[in-house]
Formats: sequence, C-alpha cells, structure tokens
Amino acid sequence: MRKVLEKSYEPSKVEEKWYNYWVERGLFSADLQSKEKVFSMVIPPPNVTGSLHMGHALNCTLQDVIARYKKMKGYNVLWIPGTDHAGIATQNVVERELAQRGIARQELGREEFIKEVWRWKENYGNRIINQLKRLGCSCDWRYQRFTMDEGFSKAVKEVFVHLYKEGLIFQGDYIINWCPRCQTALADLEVEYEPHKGNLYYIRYLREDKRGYITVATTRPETLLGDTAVAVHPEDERYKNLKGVYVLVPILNRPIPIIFDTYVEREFGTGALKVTPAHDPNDFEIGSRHNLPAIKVIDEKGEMTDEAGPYKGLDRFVCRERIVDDLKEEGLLEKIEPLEHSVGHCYRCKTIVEPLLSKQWFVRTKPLAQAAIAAVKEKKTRLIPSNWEKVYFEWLYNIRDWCISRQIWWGHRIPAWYCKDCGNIIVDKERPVICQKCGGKEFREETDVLDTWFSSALWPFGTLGWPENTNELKMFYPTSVLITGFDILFFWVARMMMMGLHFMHEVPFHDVYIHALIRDEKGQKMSKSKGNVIDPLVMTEKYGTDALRFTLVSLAVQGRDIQLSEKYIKGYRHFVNKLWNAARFTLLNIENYIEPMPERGSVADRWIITQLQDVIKSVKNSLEAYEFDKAAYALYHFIWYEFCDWYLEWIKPTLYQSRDLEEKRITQGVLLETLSTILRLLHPFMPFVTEEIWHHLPGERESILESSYPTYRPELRDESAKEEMELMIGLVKTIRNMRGEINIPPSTKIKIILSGNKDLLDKIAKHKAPIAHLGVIGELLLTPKAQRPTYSSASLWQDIEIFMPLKGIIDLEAEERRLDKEIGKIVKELSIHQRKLANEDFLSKAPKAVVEKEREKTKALDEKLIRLKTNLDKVRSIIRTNLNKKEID
RNA sequence: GGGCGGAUAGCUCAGUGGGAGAGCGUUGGCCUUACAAGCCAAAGGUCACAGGUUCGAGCCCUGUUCCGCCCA
Repeated sequence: MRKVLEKSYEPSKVEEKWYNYWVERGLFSADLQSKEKVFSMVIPPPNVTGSLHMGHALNCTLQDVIARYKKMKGYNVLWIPGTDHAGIATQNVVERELAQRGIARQELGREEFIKEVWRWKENYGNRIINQLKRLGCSCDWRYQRFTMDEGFSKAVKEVFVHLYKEGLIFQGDYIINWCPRCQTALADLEVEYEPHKGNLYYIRYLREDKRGYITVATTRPETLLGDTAVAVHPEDERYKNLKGVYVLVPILNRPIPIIFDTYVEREFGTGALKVTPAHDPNDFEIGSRHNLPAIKVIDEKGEMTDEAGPYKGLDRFVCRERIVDDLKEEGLLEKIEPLEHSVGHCYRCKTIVEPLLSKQWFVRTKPLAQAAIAAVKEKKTRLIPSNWEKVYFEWLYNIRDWCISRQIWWGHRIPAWYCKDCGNIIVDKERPVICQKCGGKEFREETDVLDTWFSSALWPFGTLGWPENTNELKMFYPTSVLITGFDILFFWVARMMMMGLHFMHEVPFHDVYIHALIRDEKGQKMSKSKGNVIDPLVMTEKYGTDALRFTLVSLAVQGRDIQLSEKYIKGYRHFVNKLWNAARFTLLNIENYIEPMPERGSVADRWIITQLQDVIKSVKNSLEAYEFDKAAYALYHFIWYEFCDWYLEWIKPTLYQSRDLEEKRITQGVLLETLSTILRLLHPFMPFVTEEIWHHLPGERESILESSYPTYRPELRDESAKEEMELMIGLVKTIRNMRGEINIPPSTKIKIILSGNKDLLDKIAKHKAPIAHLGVIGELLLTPKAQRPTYSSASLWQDIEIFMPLKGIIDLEAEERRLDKEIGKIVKELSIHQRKLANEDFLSKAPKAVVEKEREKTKALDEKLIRLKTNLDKVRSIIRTNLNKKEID
C-alpha cells in the first residue's frame, strides 16, 4: 500500500533529493553516441563574482523549461553552463578584499595579484553555479566552462592572432573612453550617458590681429588648454569673413586657426566650436579632417599635464573652477548659462569618463558586422521577438571600431611582444624567439589584457572545444537557441554573431530569444541601493522553487518588462499546492495502476481527455514560439478550472457511490492518466513537485524527466462529449447563480425542477448525480411540462425552465430584485443587437454568417426576456397578494 | 535629436475587424470527507485623447498627450 500524500506540499523536504537524483542518474548529460535529434544551448555566463538575482533566475528558468521540454521530446540535449571572468569587476572585488588586509595590488605585483584572483575564484567562484542548481537547472555540468580556463585562453589567442594577421585587429592612437578610477580604457558600449546639470560657458577668444574676438560656448572650459582650432559652419553668415584668421587660446595665448566644418551646429551656443582633438571624440574627427595637432592636457589620472602650463597637476574639475576664475579676471568670460547635458560615466564604477587620446588595440568591426547583418537578414538566425532585429541592424550598421585593450591585470593578456631593439610588434600565440626585422632577441610583453566581452564573444564555440575540431563541436554547433536579456544584445549577442560567423563560418545559434528585464512592482529596476531587491533564493526557501519558476514563466510576456512582486510568487505557491492536492485526491481514490480506456469512458471522462488534448497542443505551440506565459496560463487554467473544479467534482459520485465497478474503474483509469499527463506537461515548469508526485503514482517509475512529453492525439478528442459537458456545466452554473443570488447557504440542499425540451432533459438525466452533487441539490426532478410552484425562484437556461421551490425560506423581494437585475442586463444586451439588425448597411454589407449569428442571438435573448418577464410578473403578483393579505389582517 | 515599446477592471496583463477578458485583489456566503495555500457567487471598464477609414474599431490610418527603454 502506498503512502498517502501529506496534506500540503513541502518543497524544502524534497528539492535537494531530486536534484541529486537527476545528476546521479546522468539525466542532464548529453550523449555523443546518440543518433537522436540534437538540441544545444549555452548559458549566458554569469559573472564569476555574481550571486543569483531575479534576472538570472528568469533567464535560467526559461532555458531550463526548454531544455527539459526537449529532453522529454527525445532530443539529445546539451546545455552548457559556465561563468565569465568579468575583468574589471573581479579585479575590483579582489582589490577591495586585499585593501581590507592593507595590501595594494601594486605592492603584490602582477603575478602575485593574479594568483590572488585565482585563489578568490576557487573559493567563491562557484557560488552562482551552486545557486543555479537550486533553481533546478538541468545543465550538463561535465561541460562547465570558465572564460579564463586553459581551453578558452587558447581560443582567445588563436582568434586574436588570426584577426591581427587579417588586419582586423590593429593598434593605434585614437580617442577612447578612459576611466580615471579603473585606470583603463573602455569600449564605447561601456560608457553610460546620464543627464547632468552643468553650465555652458561663453568664452572670448581674441583675434591674433587684435581686431576683436570670437565667442565660443563650451561645457568643459578646462579643455581649452588643449584647443587647436575654433570651428564654425562654412555657411554661417556671421563668420564668413574669418577665413585665414587666427585666434589666441585664452590664458596660454597660443595662436590657433579658425576652421570651417559642417559638423558645427549653428544654433548651438554662438555657432563657434572650440576644437580639442585630444579630449573629445567629435573634435578628434574634426581634427583628423583638418590635420590639426592633438594636445593632451589631461592625463590618465584625470589630472592636468605639463601642456596645461600653470594648471599642471590639478584635478580636471578643480582646474575647471580655476580657469573660470581666471577667465573672469581677464574679462574673457562673457556669460555662464545653466545647461543640462549628458555626461559619460564608467558602467562599472560610475566615474565620469575622460575621452582621451591613447594607444590601444582595436577590432575593425565593419567587415565582421556585414556577415552578422546578412545572417539575420537571411533568417539563418532569428531574433525573437522580431522587433529586436531592427535594433540589431541599426547598431551593426553604425558600428564603430571596438577598443579591446584594457589596462588591468585580470584577463586574457594580449599576445603581442615588442622588440626591445627596434620596437617591432610581433603578434603570436607564443613568445617570439627572434625579431624578424632586426634579429633582436629581447622582447617586452604587452601588458594590456583583452576586454572580457572579447572572450565571451567566443562562448558558443569556445565551450565546445574550439580551436580543436572536437566531436562536441561537430555535433552541437550551431547551437539551437540562445536565451538572454536585451541588455546585452550589443555587448554579447552581436559580437558572438560576428565571431561565430568569422571563425566557424556558421551562425552561433538558430534562434535568439530575448526576454524582458525584471523590475519591482512599481516598475523600477531592482537594485541593492534602492532596497527593492527580491532575492530568488529567499523566495525559493519561502515558497519553493517551483512556485518561483512558475511565477517567472507566467510573467514572461514577450516585449514587456516584468513587474515582479512577492505576492505573485505566493499566489503560484497556491497553485503548486492545488496540484499536490489534486494528486492527493487521485491517490486516495485509486488503489493501483489501471490501463486508461478513455474511449469507453463517461461523457465527463471523454470531455477531460478532449480538453487535455487541447492543452497539450496549446502548450506545444506556445513553447515552440517561446510564448512561455501562454503555455503556463494554459496549464494553470486547465488544471485548476477544468481538472480540479469540474472533473474531479464531477466524478466524485462515481468514485464514492457507483455500484458499477467497471464504470468506476474506467473513470479511475482516466483520472490517473490525466494526472500523469498533467505532471509530464508541467515538469519543465515545475520540476520538483512533479517528480515528487510522479514517484507516488502506482506502477514502476523512473524519473519523470525520462518519460516522454505528451503529444497531441486528435483521435482522443470527442467533440460531442465536449458539447454535452459544456451544456451541463452551464446548467450547474445557472443553478449555483440562483442559489447565490438569493443567499442560500452552500450547505442547504435544495429541490430543483427542470422543465422543457425533452431531448435536453434526457441528456441531463444521465448526469443527475454529478449535477446534484455540484449544485447541492437534494431532489432533482425532470419533467417536460411543470408548473411553476408558487413559492419558488425561477430561471431559464437554454430552453429549460429551472424552478427552485423554496416554500417558507424564499425572500420574494430578493427574488424580485434578482429577476429585475437579470432583465435589465438582457434588455441592454438585446438593444445592442437590435440596433445592428435595424441597420440596412449592416444587413447588406456584413457577411451572411455574421448577420445570421446576430439574428439567432437576438431571437434567443428575446425569448429569454419574455420568460423572465413572465416570472417577474408572477413574483410581483404574489408579493401584492401577500401585501393585501397583510392589509386585511 | 533619432528609434522602439507602452497606455484596456483597484493592480499586473491577455486580446490582429463582428458578443470587452484572465490572474491577483475587493465584496458576500461557506471549515461541503483532495486542498481555508480551499469552495461558491458577485461587483467592477467613455479600452489615454481627438479625428479618419469601415455596415461595424480596443484592434487599421493620422495627429496629440503622458510613461518607459535604447542610440546619438
């Protein structure tokens, strides 16, 4: 005898057990020998410093849903997990830790520091991986990778050298974004622009020929020290006569030319722009067009250089104040206007970035981008939802060279060496032996490391063993789908496309499903500083992993951000418990395994099997379109409202009272089959509770993950059973509604007389027991022609009149109000339809079927109205009679 | 400045031209032998605004307002 389930489900008791069970049985393992269809996926590697937040939880839940679904569908699934070394972030974390011990990174030196980082990684780097396990992720842990592991380093070197030899990587002096705090260059993407309340300073530049001045407007007066021109628009009438004129840089009195360039916006400020090629990307462009020198006045620490003359050594913002004071003194400051403008900040530490001229390594992205665009245009990769394609194209069309060198220690060191004798640069996987140019034998290794995203861009093939031509690569590349958030569409997805296409000559993934970001219930981003973070692990402990997962999936609507609140998770815990109890009920009513024979089942049996087919189909369609929310909703609705509320209640009389053992047995079989199918359908969404229940079902059971996902079987549908059941449900609802409206407590058994259409009454007769059970009816009479009992409530359903005799307890005035209300509703509805039918244009132009439908509707409503009015009249006359009696009394 | 998305019940959201929906919340009634983490019933909406197309618009078109995001 099996053990009866506890009254409620307790996730904490079983989750760990089942996770270990899956791992031990190797259920997450891909099979290199398998001949089955292949499904592969790489996890967007979380930062090794990270801990699981709701974004990860959503992302990984969606992946796990798909992975488990595909496994159950029989695919050979490989889901590769791993972490990202997160250069700047990790370096910051370890530096902070060292600082607590009073050690600066510089004191340790590069090699020792890197050893420290590795130690840190060994100790804490698996935290997020373990948290993914708590979520139930079915990753193949044998393939777990790290973007700094040996294989990856090899891949990174290979790619770098290859691209360099192709001329797609180069070193050059360009203006880049510099973070003075992190002490490194940043890619354009790593700069966040935020509105900043600053000033627009109007500064006079005196003409060298002493014939007046020109006023320029700037938000950064300190950069004037590095000005090498003043630019005006060539068609600007105000400045047409300034050709060949020189002006003097204020304070330094260095002469600079006035130049003409269409970049200048005539409407902004005075229409005259100071040009500082070394400290502004646009000025840099202008400078190269006009062959202007670039004078660097701010250094890597954010302090003024020798070129800044009297301001040398000052912090850039202190210098700004000093210059403004000095300009005032010299009478060169015309005015100051407040101006809100956007200012770039380091995305890691929020320090204001300094654009500056610097020697860095770049990837020439234009040629790579073309292939990435074409692949999506040709639908070799689909972005879902497809509106992201436009964003993707837009970015790739306007892509700029990617600055990939970083002046930090933690990361892939750029494989380049400089000959100490002639300065020749040698890019190679290994340290060179001899300089090809001068024969020199001593080399200085490049100290810069690569942008972390450079290695992440190789993730889909690097994880599969590239550059070796591994079996994994042959079998699993291109991957089937990438599931990720839109925030890293450019950082990561576009770059993986470029690298994948270039090195594998094939797209890295067929589908990219882009999901929303999670916000709090007020629509704000979750952040520790705001204190509005909902910790997925806390939720898991409180409500169970399945409840959290189902919540996230249910909210994962395409194209909209997710507003999460703890109350939703709580709500879905109720759903988990509902399922648990449905299983409990089933097991209480079944002794052992029964072969399902749905075709021999009752109307209700065939109905639930029909509905089940529809759910199977709808879940399949939704999942294959990545409409996770729709799949979850279909399951929720079916389980709660159809299976629990109607089917389980409907069959209770059969299970409890039926003397027909065969009938009972068939129903038990359908019940068990339906539950078992539900569990399998739900497993990808709620892996733990489904596995737990699965093992309580009668019969020998392996893991539910080893069972097959239910498939749609149209031959099991029974349309007539569906129609009949829907009719019966409608009848029960009408009766319940009558009870409710006149406040009859659920415990009071009532008498119901049904009168009217013979065929319909015959059908109803078959369902007397369940109808009586669900309507709490003590006596159910079916008769073609019944008289309305005087003290009764009456209603109409289809063409059946429902009488509810209530001698003594009926409140006639309540009944009058009820009828009045219902009539009101019908009158209102009727008028809408009548108006349509009165419209000749509608009759002539609308499709026939629509017009016919309107006619039928109107007719039915009209009849119902007459019957209800008759009933109301009767009630009123009784009330009047009673009143008269009272008056007589 | 350019682009994208959104505005539908108290909240969160479905709804691709023909009867305004769901979940949660609210209200009322129930401890009915699976489940009070439950059951039954009810109330609640000028579909942001203004035009247009159409026999018919939440849905299509134009404009406006507000909100969010991305890029510059």
